[in-house]
Amino acid sequence: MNKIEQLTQANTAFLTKDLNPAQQEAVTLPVEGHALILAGAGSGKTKVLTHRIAWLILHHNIAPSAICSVTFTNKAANEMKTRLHTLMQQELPGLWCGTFHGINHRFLRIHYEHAKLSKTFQIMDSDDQLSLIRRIMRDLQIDPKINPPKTAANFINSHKDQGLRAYTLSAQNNWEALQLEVYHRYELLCNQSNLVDFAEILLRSYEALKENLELLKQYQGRFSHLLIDEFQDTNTLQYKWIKLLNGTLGNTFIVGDDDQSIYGWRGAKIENIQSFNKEFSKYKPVTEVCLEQNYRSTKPILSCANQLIAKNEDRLGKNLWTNIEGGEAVKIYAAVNGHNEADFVIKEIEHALENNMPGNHIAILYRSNAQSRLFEESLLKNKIPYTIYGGVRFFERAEIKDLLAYLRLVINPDDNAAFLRIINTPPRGIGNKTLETITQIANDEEVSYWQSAQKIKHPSLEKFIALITQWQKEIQKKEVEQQLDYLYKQSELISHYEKESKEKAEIREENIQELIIAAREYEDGNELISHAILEAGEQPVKTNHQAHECVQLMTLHSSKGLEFPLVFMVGMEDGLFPTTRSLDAEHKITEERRLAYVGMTRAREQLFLTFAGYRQLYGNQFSSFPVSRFIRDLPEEYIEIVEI
DNA sequence: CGTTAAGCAATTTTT
DNA sequence: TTGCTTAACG
Repeated sequence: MNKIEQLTQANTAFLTKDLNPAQQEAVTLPVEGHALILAGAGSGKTKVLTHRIAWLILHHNIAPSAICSVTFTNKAANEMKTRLHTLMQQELPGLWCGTFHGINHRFLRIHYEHAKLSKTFQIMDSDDQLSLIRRIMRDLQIDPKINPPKTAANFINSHKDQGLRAYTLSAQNNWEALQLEVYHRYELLCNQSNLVDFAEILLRSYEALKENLELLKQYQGRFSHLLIDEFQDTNTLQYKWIKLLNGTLGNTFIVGDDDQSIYGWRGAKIENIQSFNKEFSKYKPVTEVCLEQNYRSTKPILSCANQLIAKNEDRLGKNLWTNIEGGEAVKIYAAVNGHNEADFVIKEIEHALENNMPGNHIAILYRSNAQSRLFEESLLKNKIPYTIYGGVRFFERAEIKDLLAYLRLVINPDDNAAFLRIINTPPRGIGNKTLETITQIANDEEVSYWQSAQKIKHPSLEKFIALITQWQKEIQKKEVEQQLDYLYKQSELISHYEKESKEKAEIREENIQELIIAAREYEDGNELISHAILEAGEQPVKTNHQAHECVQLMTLHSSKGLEFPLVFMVGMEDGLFPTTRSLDAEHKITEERRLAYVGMTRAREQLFLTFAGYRQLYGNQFSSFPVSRFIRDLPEEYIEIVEI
């Protein structure tokens, strides 16, 4: 080793000094080659990712602009950025770090022509998508009871997630023929509207790369290093995109945990991580590193989690372990009924609070949101501060979407989704009949709803068109903030909201004002709209208390990535968890089991599993479920049955 | 066309 | 039970 090499070694030593051997191996893998980092729960995967990026830049002199780091959620992307910044104390010009959608959206804004989009294309969210599909199906006179629009949306999205366009598909039966017809019509409407849905963002990017060799070469040349977080959650299209961009020439560093794959139902393919080694080793060697040392949980908790997940077949294989000695057994409580279960949990929580455990160190995890109610009531009654995760996020609120739809329509009148949303909000005498005429003409002449509307003689409609046209002129010289303010007042949304109830109107008003203030940060309306849709905001919480230290209630799915000293997994019954719907197929139970594994590995110190002999589901129906198979699978020596 | 009552289904969630 | 969608009515 020469002196210069020694110098660079010293410079980067700080990157590896707090790492355990496996983490160190992962971070310092050779520049060339792919890597599969199998990162168990609580094994420090974000640390490995950020340190790997820093290592590439500092130790190997890789340009930041040659690195692309991809996550699934904005939260994860932001955390990555923050941690990178803290670690490196410098700007990283040209480094792309974001979500799959964020990165591909950025790509499309640059290369819209290659993607056959117009410069001002806009994104629509699943709500917009669904109303568009609903409209299409209504026009096609499809009975929504027999063929729900949700199913059609699913059909479209799941095919797009596999990279499959309508024209590439052929129907094998009547049902498929119908879904395909909707898919075709939907694609046409989106193109006329200059709109892309979430899956389309990825599909367009993928196709743009695939069909433009020059562009592909440019990006293959640029991103020599692609890092993917939560790889077990990638769907077919994302996997294709990774392979196309980086599978042959580049170096792909993937981090994930097949045992934490819980999103199969929305297209994630656990097979992607299972077959990564085989597929990617065709061009460059793949090194596998397994991070099994767990810094989170006690031995009894890990032993239970390990034994449970060992029931699954086709795992990549991994056993979490810890240095930490001791730890209490996992506690099982058999409640008489749902109320009794809630009482027990709340009593245990009170006990922990008395022993000075902060409320936010405690979590109640359940399979479905409806299960939160009993716990909420009991917490309220006992005056324990709590927060429940879930609900409508800021940019998904009706009033926000209404106002933004006005902005969208004024910027781009061909935006069919925006048109549908506000054509009669507030009510302006344009009902279903008129709408049918509009959509029929639009269908026949293959024009947007807006263009179609021009051709109809209808006083209310003419008035509406005149208004929008006038607003288009009015807002041109205004800043986004003023544009929104103007549209809000002109649209008479205020008086519309006031008709429902005073309290609701007040909340809506507050949200609108918040939106208008937030709009200051944006150059133009299009930027604001894209941001609003791609980053709809944090998951909202419902709380009974302003305090910081609230007991946390959430679904098992939303608990992924989090940790709590004290965890209650409730409703551990065959039929609730695993759900009835999963009992008919082994692969569904396997995913439920992974969900249980995720839940258990959230706990740091103490884990309670509870179930009830009977409970009231929905209204008055009493149901009784057997104890969950996931409890029966636990090792006797690490569990303790709680008697009261 | 807009309002209201009745009917009906009922995981998990991000972008 | 809740929340949403549709059919019937004014």
